Parts: sequence; structure tokens; C-alpha cells
Amino acid sequence: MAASSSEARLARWRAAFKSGGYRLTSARVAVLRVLAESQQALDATRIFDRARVYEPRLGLVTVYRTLETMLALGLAQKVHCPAQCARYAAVEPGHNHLLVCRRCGRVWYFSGDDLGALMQAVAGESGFRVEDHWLQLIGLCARCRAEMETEGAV
Amino acid sequence: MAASSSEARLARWRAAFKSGGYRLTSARVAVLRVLAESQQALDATRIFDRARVYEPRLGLVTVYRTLETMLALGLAQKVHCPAQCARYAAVEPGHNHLLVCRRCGRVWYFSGDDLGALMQAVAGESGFRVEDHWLQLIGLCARCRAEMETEGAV
DNA sequence: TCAAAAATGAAAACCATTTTCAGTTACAGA
DNA sequence: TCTGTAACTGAAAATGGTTTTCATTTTTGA
Repeated sequence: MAASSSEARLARWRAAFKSGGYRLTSARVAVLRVLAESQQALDATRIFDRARVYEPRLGLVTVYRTLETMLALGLAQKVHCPAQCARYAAVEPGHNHLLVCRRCGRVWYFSGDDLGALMQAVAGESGFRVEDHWLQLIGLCARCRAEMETEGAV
Repeated sequence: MAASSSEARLARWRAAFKSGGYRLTSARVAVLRVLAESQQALDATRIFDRARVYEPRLGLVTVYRTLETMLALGLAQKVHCPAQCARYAAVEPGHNHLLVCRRCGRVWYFSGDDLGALMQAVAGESGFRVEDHWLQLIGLCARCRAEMETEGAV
């Protein structure tokens, strides 16, 4: 459940862009910064809104392009909520699984290494080659539960 | 890994529509039939194409509406592949987890009940209330692997 | 400083999904 | 079996998120 600081994350990402042969433009850095600072899974529009605080001339297209590059570099991942299927969150190295709050979109990482065995068993049995896996637990975080009770909502 | 026959599935689904207060129109039955018969996760357009064989006057809108009802009734579920995020597959009662072939879209179900403990642990630790979970293993099925080798592709 | 390549943003295109609405159909009750 | 009505349907239009296009700007290496 550890989280690296947003500065460390940003530094790591800048380095990843550089060594991937991508230029570090101010537009890109603005997008990186938003995701580095956020503990939520955000959609492109929300990232756009926040990044424009840093870079007012930023275009939405560049947000999409930068996100795509981040996915390619393994820096961010798509998060698939029931309601909305195209949110992006920072990748936390070594922690593959996600706990997603359906209300606030905040994301926690955890690792369940016992899954390796399960995946091996399933694969071996069927001749299937597992290339990727998704384990996402979706629900309500403690804070949102409290807030919803206060508001009388379900 | 058991699969009920498509006839049994269809009968179950008809009953579910009935007892849910939904009329059994020929348009709906055409959509139900396609998913009942398929072992793949299909997108709306493909379901539309196949269902028109049974009901040529069918409209795409009705496919979307019927799929939505099936989700509400718990008869089908959305499958989220990396490439395409809006496919639908039949729900296999009691088998919550999916093995999805990224090439042919075929779907296998399995249950990993050891996950319950993991989910409890994560939830208890953080005050998070888990409402839903997704475990999908994505990769290549044995058949597609063989076919791809034959074609010389990766 | 300069040229080439990469990256950008605005506008247009695209396409899956949803909404609207007038006509059709299933089905409960007579 | 017939009938009235609410549920349902399909065509067309609207919507909205994402991608493409392209002329301009920026970055970077020489």
C-alpha cells in the first residue's frame, strides 16, 4: 500500500520519457504532473482541466496523446470502472492490483502474489498463455461511506 | 469450466425476462439467442450482425437496449479487453472469473475462491467496502497460439 | 544560429452509443 | 378469440468521447 511521493514519481516519469526518446515539452510535463500528484483515476477531460492550470495553452488532443505514450511506457494504466471505462491512473511499480472507489475514483494498490499460482493452474490446464491480468476490487472507500451516510444517500 | 448448453441457457434467460416483467419479443429473443450460443465475448455490432440472421428487421438500438436489460438481470456481463472495452458475454452462474483470449475473444470461466480471503484482508485493512470485483486473465488460447505459429505471426 | 524533426492545438472527422418519436407488437382481460 | 393499452420497436437525429488532419510552433542537435 506504499505510495511514492509525487515528486519522485514525476522524476521517474521524466526520465522514462527521456530514455524513451520523447521530448519533455511543457505540455507533456503538465499532464505528467497531474497524474503524478493524483491518487485518483481520472478521465481525459478531468486531466485536461487540471493540467491547464499548469499550462493554459494545452489542448485536449495532447492529453490523449500523452496518455497513450504513458500507457506505452508502462507509467500509467487504464482503470475500468463500471460506470466509466476510460480512466487513467499512475502505475505503482510492483503492485499490480487495484482497489478503486467508485465514488471518488481514488485508487489504492495492493499485491496478491498468491495469484501467481492460480494463474499458473488455469493456464496449465487449458493451454492458455496468460499475458496480462486484471484484478480490480471496486467499492466504496471509508471516507465516501462516511460522507454518504451523512448525506443520507445510499 | 463447465458450460451449460445454449438451449438451457436460453430457457433460463427467457424465464428471467418473464419474471422480470419484460416481454419476450422476437427482437429480444434473437439477441438472447446469439449470446446464448456464443462462447465469445462479442461487441454490440457483432451481436447485431448475428442476430439479424434470426430477425432481419432488428435494429441496433434494440441490441443495446436488450444488452442493458441483460446486464441488469445479471445474465450477461461486460468484458473489458485491452483493445476493446465494450464486449458482452454470458454470465456463467457461480463462476466469477474470466479467461479471455485477446485474439478470438473466446471466454472461459473459472472460480478462484481463495480470492475471498484476499478481498476480506484488503477490505478490513482499509475500511474499504468491496462491492464488486473483476478478475480477468487475458492472453492467447491454445488454438490461437497454434494458428499464429502457422501463419508466422507473433 | 540554423535546419530538421518532433510536437502542438484548432477544427473537422469519426464512430459507438443514446435519445427522440411515431408506428408496431405482446399480452392481460373481456 | 378479440381488443385496448402499455411496452416495445426501429429509423433518424443528436450526443459526446476520441482520433485524424494539417498548418504552425517548439525542441534539439549540429
